[in-house]
Amino acid sequence: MVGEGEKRSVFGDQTGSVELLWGGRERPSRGPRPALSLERITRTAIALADAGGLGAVSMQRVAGELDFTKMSLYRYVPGKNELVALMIDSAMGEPPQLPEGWRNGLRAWAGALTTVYHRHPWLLGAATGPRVMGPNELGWTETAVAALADTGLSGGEQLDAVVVVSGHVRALAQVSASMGLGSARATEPEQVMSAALNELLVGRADRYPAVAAALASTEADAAARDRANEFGLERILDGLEAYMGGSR
Amino acid sequence: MVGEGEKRSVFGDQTGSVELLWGGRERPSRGPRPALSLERITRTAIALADAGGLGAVSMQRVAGELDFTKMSLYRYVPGKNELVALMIDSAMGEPPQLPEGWRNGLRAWAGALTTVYHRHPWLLGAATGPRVMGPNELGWTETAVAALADTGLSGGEQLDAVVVVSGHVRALAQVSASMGLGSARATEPEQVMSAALNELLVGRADRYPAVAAALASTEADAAARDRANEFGLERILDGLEAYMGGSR
DNA sequence: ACAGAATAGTGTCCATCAGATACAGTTTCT
DNA sequence: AGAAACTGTATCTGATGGACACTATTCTGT
Repeated sequence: MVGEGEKRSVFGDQTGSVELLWGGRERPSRGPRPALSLERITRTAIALADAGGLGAVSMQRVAGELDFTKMSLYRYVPGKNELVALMIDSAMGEPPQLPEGWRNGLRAWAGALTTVYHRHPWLLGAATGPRVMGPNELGWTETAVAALADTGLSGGEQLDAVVVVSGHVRALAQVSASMGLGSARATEPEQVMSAALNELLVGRADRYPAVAAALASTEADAAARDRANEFGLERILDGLEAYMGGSR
Repeated sequence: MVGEGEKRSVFGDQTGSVELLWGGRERPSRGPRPALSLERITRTAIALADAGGLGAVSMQRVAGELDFTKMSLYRYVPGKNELVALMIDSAMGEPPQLPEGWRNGLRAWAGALTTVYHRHPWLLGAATGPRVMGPNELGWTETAVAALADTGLSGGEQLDAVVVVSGHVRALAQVSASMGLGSARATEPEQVMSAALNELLVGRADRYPAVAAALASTEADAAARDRANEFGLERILDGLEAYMGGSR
């Protein structure tokens, strides 16, 4: 199960996440010293996810990796949803330093985000459904919005622009992960997958002529595939720039 | 478990999906008549997911809803992953008819896709990880690419443009689902959630000044929030149009 | 110094999940 | 008529997330 069980009370569940992600968490004065730490647990869980996807992260396995029992983890984390929330925020890491200028800034921001998704592909599947943003995630948003602060965009437009760029990075990372276009991980399996898509199409070019034609023209143009990652982002930035009036 | 278990053999798993989604599936001549059908199973599973999210879909429950045993479903579907693949393609439905002109076309396409995501929010979480596209999903891609066929974009660029637009719709639907901005479903829970984000920010405006400022200016401008759904898409279309030369 | 309270980790238990396998009943082809 | 192929069922396994009771540890108030 991944997270959207029907027992989630829409907010009661999130309370734990909010406290864990944002709360002070001072150690109580009485009682034995904790032998574990939130950070160690989170790190271990991330390592498991990096190696085998989100499905490889279970309380048992995380605990086993740390030589503890499963239930001991629940002294640190109220439940698995909260652990995943911690994993997400920790895997995001600190937002990058951006260069001057909103356009260069957003470009660098998108690149850094792409790197994160490549390093932790499970993030693509984890960050789904209603969630509470953690400090790092909000920090990423902050740096991106800050890059747009002096562009004349309204506050809402700034937020929308960030949603557009991050959505694009995410979409591209998804395609990259499932079809192996331009991904450093594009080893055999993904290429087989892309081949399978082609295989689906060859007998059906009549039903999907536009896609077939587009794919065919892509195959011949290896250089274009290298630019694929940039194309969409540059169009988005163009659109934003035009909207600002092109002056900045 | 949702799908990224480490036992997935990268393609062996997908074979079943390919056959189910694309294969002919003629009924064998001998043996009892099947009392169920793929379509009925899929429909039931979608209804469960619509009502309670993907987590509410288990083989047990689907079977129970149909008054059959869990294992009987495996006569129709090789596994849960394949069922989810069927659900996705079925929930997508037939692609929409688009109006003339690539820009109007893509706008309508994005709107239709948004409607689908609103109707089946679980799609946002289901369509993650390496998957095989079904006929309907590929059909959606086909209509979008077809709308761009006469724009002068290369095949690769057409595909990239579609990825951009669909990624944006997806990103927006996600925000919409988790923050309730402009969503028809924006009832109490999501508003509470948005309020919670604000609440997080009020004490921390020093750490996230740009986001705080942007959010503050948004609150005052209810009209802007209604335009939020359009803003990003129009910027993307602007960017594409500029790249084409603005002539068409 | 000492008793009680709060805490940490453990062991046991439960419902649920996806799926394997063996089997009984049904239909059709030879 | 009989074998072959198929459908739905019953039973079982191993794993999951989590509840709960229990022991061991550590600090606080006396």
